[in-house]
Amino acid sequence: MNHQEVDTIIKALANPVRRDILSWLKNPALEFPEQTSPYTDGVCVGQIFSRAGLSQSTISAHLATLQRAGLLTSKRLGQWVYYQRNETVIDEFTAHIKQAL
Amino acid sequence: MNHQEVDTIIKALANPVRRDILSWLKNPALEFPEQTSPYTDGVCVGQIFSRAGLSQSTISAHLATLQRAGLLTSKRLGQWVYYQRNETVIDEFTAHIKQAL
DNA sequence: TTTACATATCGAAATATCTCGATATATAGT
DNA sequence: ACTATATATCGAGATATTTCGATATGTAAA
Repeated sequence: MNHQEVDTIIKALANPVRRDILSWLKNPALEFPEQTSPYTDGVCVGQIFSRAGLSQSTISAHLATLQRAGLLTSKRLGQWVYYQRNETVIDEFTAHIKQAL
Repeated sequence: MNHQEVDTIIKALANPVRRDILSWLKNPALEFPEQTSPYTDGVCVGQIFSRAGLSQSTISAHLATLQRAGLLTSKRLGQWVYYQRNETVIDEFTAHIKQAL
């Protein structure tokens, strides 16, 4: 985990909406009960959009930012794109920040 | 540590210059050998300014941001103002981020 | 192959952040 | 009091971020 990666991650986290999304995705079944499909690959954009109270394009951009930072992965299933947390990167980051800070 | 405090801290950390300063202050004697006064209360602004390669006003603003976030404390000694890390807040933050993220 | 739906991208407006030089303030020494 | 030095604050320009509506793209269904 180099400086550039850390910078991208911290900048991604420096926004309350993106932190909310990341937090919601810790408990998909609890936070997105309206999703009918299984949570195996995470939660689809529409569910997150509905919950966030911001425009679809804004949410899409936030998800892209989180994914570029490596904090989320995405998978298309049919017409839907599912996002889920990348626990490996998240754990690496928290470990790094604890010692670097 | 509430949401607003966390938000202020993360935004303070979302800047490489401020992260550098915070990191330098982990080892004052090593990172600021030119300071003649003791490191008991940290490092004075001029030393940090000299090291950073940015204007005096910019560094002063960055230090103020770090202090508002609670990550640094300051103490005036004569004409100089010394900044040092607030390890309590920093540790609280890393602990919080590890469980909240 | 149209049509409908889900998501991504684009362009633009509003706001925030970063940086600087100039200046104000605070302290020390003469 | 005056002068010098250290730090903080101000105002402004440059750049980045956030948000939106409009539109493009990708997939499925009729």
